[in-house]
Amino acid sequence: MNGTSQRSTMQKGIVFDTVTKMRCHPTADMVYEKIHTEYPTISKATVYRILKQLAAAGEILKIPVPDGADCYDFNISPHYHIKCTDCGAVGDIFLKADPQLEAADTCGYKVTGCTVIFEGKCGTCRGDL
Amino acid sequence: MNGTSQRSTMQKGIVFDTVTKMRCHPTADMVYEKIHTEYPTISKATVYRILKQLAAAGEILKIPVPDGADCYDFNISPHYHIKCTDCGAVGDIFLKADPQLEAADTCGYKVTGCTVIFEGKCGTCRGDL
DNA sequence: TTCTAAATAGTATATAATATCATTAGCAAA
DNA sequence: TTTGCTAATGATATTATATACTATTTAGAA
Repeated sequence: MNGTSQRSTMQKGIVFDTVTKMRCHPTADMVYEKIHTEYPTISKATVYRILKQLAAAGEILKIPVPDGADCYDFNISPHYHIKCTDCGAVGDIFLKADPQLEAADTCGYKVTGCTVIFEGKCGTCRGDL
Repeated sequence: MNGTSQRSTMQKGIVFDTVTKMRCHPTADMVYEKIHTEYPTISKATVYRILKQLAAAGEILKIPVPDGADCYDFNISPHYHIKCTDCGAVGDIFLKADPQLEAADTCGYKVTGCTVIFEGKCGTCRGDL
């Protein structure tokens, strides 16, 4: 282990490792800020670019969040996400059934993917009541 | 019928009626452009504001589209959406089961809502193969 | 009519993400 | 080592989406 996971460039290794170490569904900007403290010469464009590449390659997940910036998730196992209606915190959610399997081709589209974003109130915000 | 649906302001009536008449899941900007041709003095900010209000009031649906602008749907009956991976066209999709019912509270959140966006290839783009 | 509150038009600003492009890094061949 | 090529990067500019701001307008009440 050299901190770069032996990827093709140092930047890719740093971005991947940073996302993997952050357990909070960070946005691209959060990943950048985290990296920036330790590697101030890595540019924001590079972080955005690499996160997009990693997601396209299936090494991380990109989570499109309604009314907010996309988040990323190191956990690529099948699961879904929920956003707190109060504080915006994103959490994991697990479903028994895959909603995509339910999507009959009644729309003229060939269904190849599915994004599910739940919303609710997180434990912290429920405690604030 | 006077074209304004007797809403509180003329602008609200025009926005609502325009969305209702557009059957293509328009973005706020598309609604604005449509309105602008006939009512050039109605501002873009007003269209955005009213669409948001109508969605919050449950009179129309707001569809958060990954990698794109939010769309609006006059059809508020329970259904889901799919975006073409090629052309971006948004279509309707119908599921037998409500994914929200499957979301057990295993995440510490109280689940109150759910957004599902499928992706696939629309009929037109499939025909282009 | 005058007053008041809400809504609007127009512009400015914020945010997120990508595009652009000169520079740099990595690497193979000479 | 030096040269040359390709891809990646850093820095900035630009785009796209959406909201904030504020002077003005509108609508209705007194």
